[in-house]
Amino acid sequence: MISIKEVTKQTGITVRTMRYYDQIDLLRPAGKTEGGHRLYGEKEIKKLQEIQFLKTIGFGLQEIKEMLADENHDWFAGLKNQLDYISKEKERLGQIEGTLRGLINEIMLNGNIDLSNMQKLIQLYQQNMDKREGYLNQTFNEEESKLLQSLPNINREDPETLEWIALIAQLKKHMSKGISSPEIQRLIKRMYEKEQEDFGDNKEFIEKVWEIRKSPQKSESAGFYPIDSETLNFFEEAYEFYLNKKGNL
Amino acid sequence: MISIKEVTKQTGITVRTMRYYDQIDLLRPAGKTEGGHRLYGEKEIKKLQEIQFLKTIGFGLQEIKEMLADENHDWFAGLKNQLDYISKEKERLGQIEGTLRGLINEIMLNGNIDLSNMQKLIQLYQQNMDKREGYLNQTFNEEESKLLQSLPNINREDPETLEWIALIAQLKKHMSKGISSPEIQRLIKRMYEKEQEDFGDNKEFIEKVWEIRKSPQKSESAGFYPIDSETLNFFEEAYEFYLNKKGNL
DNA sequence: ACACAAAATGACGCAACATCAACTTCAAGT
DNA sequence: ACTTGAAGTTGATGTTGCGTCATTTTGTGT
Repeated sequence: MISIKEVTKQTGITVRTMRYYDQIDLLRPAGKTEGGHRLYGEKEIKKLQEIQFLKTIGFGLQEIKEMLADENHDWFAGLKNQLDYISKEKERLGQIEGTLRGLINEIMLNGNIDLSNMQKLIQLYQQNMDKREGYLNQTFNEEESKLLQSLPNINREDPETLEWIALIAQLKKHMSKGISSPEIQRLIKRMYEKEQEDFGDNKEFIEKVWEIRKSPQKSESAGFYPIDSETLNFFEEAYEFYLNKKGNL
Repeated sequence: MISIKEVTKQTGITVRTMRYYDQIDLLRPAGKTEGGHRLYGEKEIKKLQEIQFLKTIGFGLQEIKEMLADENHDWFAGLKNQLDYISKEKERLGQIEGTLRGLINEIMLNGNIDLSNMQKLIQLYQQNMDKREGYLNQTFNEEESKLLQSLPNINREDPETLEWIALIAQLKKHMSKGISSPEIQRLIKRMYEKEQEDFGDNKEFIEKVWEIRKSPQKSESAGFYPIDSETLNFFEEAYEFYLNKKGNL
């Protein structure tokens, strides 16, 4: 028989928790001293560890209490149930994660953001949840819809998208250096090459996409990252500059 | 001005919740009738939607209150923080999921599953987990982490870094196509060029960084984007291949 | 016998509401 | 003007798993 302090040393569980478990009748002490101090034995320690384990896999104390009390508990069903629950929770977090990444990406593209901007973004996001598909399917045919996936669009976390974001963000960062600066021209070159790789010679499609980007509203309902017009204009100028230079060689 | 019931109809939020938000000063009604009934306007509905959104991405009401009240709130940092938190939670759930699957498998294999069996299983599992933790904590010393801290601030905020991440992620995605595939070689080429641009002749630094990247744990504590050894090896091979081909031209 | 550690009980706090309970106010119909 | 029922109000209490006081007893070593 060991004291409550000993238990906490052996298991890492706090005194308060032990008393609480006693209180809710989850784990009673094996006995008490005359003065009323709790005393625990081997059996209780083991049970305590079981409780701890069942807690880590997400069960609540009430459930645990019932599970351990019931000799005929259906562990298989219980665990499957729990697995189900945990999986769903994980999936939910996954979606939240995606949304967060999307928002963070947007901020990276747009630079610093204040409250009112954020409010707009949030509302945009909410609307987009269901609106998006409708508009997209109208404007693009199926093949193009597939290609679209590789463009920066909300909620995607794949590497191709990430690189577009990175490129545009860099463009923005170096914008002050002017369209003819080597940094910008290198970036444009990379964007040009990536465009070729990702979309090949599908010129029409590319133009459609840029067409959409030019209109913030269309962008919005298509679920693209809205690129601000300043950056967009800068890009177009730099792009033309690049093509000209290339043509002259 | 609309009644509280109208609000619940439009937003799906319950009356109780509205009153609670009023109580905690998160969202006051725009006004009240003589009798004291709450009245809301457009502005409040919008704010309510923002609150709902921020809630879905996991923020607490107190945080939300502060975020919306503070004109100069750093949304970027806040969201990144939240993403971090959510990611960790997701990972935790992933581990629980794994444990649950393991237990379920064991039960399926062993058939009989009464309380005492389950208790043994549980204790077995717990011991394994303890061992794992001990093992992880050993592999680390203080000096190393200090070295890592002193390296330049490489994190995800910087567009240049973001592109490295994008490139490596793409590399990983196309890994199955082999080091000599055109996709991979194009990526390697871009990486080579970017390396030249970003670091020029500062070879030492690059090597230090790659050295750290080779250890997943070091990477993690340095705040680097962790690259698994498989990808790393693949990169090295593909890089050599690229340099060879280039040398031959 | 006295000091000091360890233990006890009890109460409040947290987060985000749900759920009564007991009244009051609003809008509509007679 | 009066009634009625729906809708609104405040207030209290419960939920989960303890942490954190505050206050009082018990256990132990000298």
